[in-house]
Amino acid sequence: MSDSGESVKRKTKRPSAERTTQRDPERTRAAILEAATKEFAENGMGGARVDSIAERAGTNKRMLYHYFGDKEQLYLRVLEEAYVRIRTAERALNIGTRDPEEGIGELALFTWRYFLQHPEFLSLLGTENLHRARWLRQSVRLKELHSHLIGELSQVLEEGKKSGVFIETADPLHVYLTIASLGYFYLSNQYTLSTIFGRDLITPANLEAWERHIVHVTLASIKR
Amino acid sequence: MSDSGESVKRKTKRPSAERTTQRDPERTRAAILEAATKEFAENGMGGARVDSIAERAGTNKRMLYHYFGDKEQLYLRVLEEAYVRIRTAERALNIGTRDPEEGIGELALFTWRYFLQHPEFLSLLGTENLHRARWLRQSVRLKELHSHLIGELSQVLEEGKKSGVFIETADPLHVYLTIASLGYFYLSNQYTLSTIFGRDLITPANLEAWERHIVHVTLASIKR
DNA sequence: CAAGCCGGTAACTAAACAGTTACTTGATGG
DNA sequence: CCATCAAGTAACTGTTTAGTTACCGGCTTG
Repeated sequence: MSDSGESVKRKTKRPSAERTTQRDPERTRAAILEAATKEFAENGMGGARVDSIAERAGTNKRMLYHYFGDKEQLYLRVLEEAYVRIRTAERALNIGTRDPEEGIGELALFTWRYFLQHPEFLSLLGTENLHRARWLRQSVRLKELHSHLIGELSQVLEEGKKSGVFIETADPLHVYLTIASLGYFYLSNQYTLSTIFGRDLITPANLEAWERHIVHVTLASIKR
Repeated sequence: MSDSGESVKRKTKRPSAERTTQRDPERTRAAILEAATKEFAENGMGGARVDSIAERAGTNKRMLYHYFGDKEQLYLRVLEEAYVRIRTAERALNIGTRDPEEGIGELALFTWRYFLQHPEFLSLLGTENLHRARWLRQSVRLKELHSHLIGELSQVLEEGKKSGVFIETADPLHVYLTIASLGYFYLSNQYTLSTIFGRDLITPANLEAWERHIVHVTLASIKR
């Protein structure tokens, strides 16, 4: 894929006039993916409209089918990309090498803030689970993406147990699920919750309170 | 609504042959509601098919539109009924009058087990939140249904604070959201979670472990 | 400068869908 | 035994939708 002096195409590569609203495959592809992410997040798999995606992307259905095959393949691509993005950002935390209590706290904060800034990711998860992971199961790319997270979590928990700050029964998967639960539910269910309890959960003050609550609960559940 | 000897209709009320697959409005209505609950839970609002609901109910579209108006009104009815059912069962716990620690533990257990036995309720919540509570917001019946829960929770938390078992900062809404988060996320996201972590979360052993975890986390977060 | 390829457009098609209408059946009451 | 009315059926309609096809135009290359 690297342009290693090959004669395939683009010798003169559009010398001046960097963008004259001309054709640009990469740009179109990326625009479709971004538009599809929004459309699927807002309307789910059943509710998303292919025409609407094409329009949001500033292109048309022909290109969408050209690049992605059909609606289902496009959806899977959107989902895979969303997972890759969060796991990549998470990896940069390097919680494995930190002080145990600080490491867990940082993971909780990161997860909460990522969820808060990427509501489309939560939506996509919800949609995919409504369909019992029908599309994610077919994905070959994602299996190994997640073992790294559990590995680092195990590492930091073990260290905490050795130094006596964490209880012996603390389990890496349970800790991650606890952190994710508290963030996911609050945000993804904010609309019904705000309605039934008559209290707007998304005000800055309430968000900050819940952030502190997540860190507090996570640490309280594993500290000796 | 009670049959107080009124002369409206059904004087002889079908004396023998209790059901000859004849007409029965109540039965048809209930069948449609039950079928709709399943269809909406499995496919969401956008994915649910009116024809499919009619077929599942053993009737046809004409009756569905006759009793419920249109698809949206039927959906709202399904959602309202689901909320009424969980809040009614919850009320029977009477946590307000119990020993504080036991009361909170019982609420956590009840919520977890109710979610486990009523996956369609979780699905409906997910669907409704995807649409930002568009239909629930229109409901007039549900506003007061939830103040009771928070009231009883406040009561039991206050008592726990007085007797010194709970910390002063424990907040009723936060406690409920913690319990609901841990149950909801584990179950509603079980499909993607099982896939990415390569571990079946729904085995009896894993379910029991998570049940114990929920009670542990909830109490650890508010105990002094 | 001619051939053809590739990014892109727009109109089309077959199927699926929500909602409607015209009709059937059977119980009741005069 | 006939008129009425409500429960229920089934075929129909207009619209929306995923996916396709016929075509355009400019760039690259021989």
